[in-house]
Amino acid sequence: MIKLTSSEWNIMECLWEKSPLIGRDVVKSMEEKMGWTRSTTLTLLSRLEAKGAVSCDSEGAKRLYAPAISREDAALQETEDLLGRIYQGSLSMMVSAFTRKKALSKEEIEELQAILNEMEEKTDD
Amino acid sequence: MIKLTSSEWNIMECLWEKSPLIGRDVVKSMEEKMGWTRSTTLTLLSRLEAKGAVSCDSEGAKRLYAPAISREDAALQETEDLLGRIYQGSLSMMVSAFTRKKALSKEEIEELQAILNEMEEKTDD
DNA sequence: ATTTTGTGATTACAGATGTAAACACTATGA
DNA sequence: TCATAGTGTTTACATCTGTAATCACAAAAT
Repeated sequence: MIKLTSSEWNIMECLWEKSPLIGRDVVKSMEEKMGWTRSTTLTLLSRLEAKGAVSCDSEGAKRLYAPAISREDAALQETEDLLGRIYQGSLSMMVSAFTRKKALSKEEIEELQAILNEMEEKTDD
Repeated sequence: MIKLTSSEWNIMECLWEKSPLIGRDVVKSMEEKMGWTRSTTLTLLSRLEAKGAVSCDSEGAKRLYAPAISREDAALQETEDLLGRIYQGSLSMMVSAFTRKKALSKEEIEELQAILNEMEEKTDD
């Protein structure tokens, strides 16, 4: 199970947005968004490759970087991790804790209701 | 803003469950639940004290450890952190991503609906 | 062919984290 | 009062993270 650090997430976001990319492009993007130097970005790219989160085709001398895991999966994993660690794995417990402290906008409430309704339909009981 | 590591969470859980506790009790608990040695637990306790997450009354020579932050707050912080990092801060986006991959039990769906209904009532629009 | 430049690899280094041994001090039992 | 057990402090150390300088090599320009 691949675990991304918060710095690594930034790189991945970049690749998920568009790929494959050559190092330069990632560097440029990170320079703008994060203020990172070339070295920093390339180091992160290597680490990500080492842990299997990005794949790397060698196009001649250049290298083409692309995500090797989907954003969905990475996101789900982090989410489950948090839920398990803090909320006994229960999504509703999390939502409840969250809303007890933070108000949701009307839009958010509606969206959530829509999601639940859809779920209910699918549940063939 | 105090940030707990995952090891530290274990210690905090112990103290949130019951406090104040003397070192020995935390040690015992961690020994059982995590298989940690005395040293490990005491080190974590010190670090937590240093970062202000636990308070420590000296009762004579002994020390009484107690949480200095609420579980609610710690949980909320981690949650917001995750939401911000991965879901643009949107709770509904998270729920949607989660349910797209994991089915919720009927109970969970109902609980969530209850939470939302309650929210709607409170929202005096 | 030689210098420059673009690109990736190697090395670096401080701080955080997980884990624990070794040490010191204080009660307590002999 | 002396050895012992209980409790907390200091030191240790490998790995992970964030961040980057430096090195090496290939490509392009002169």
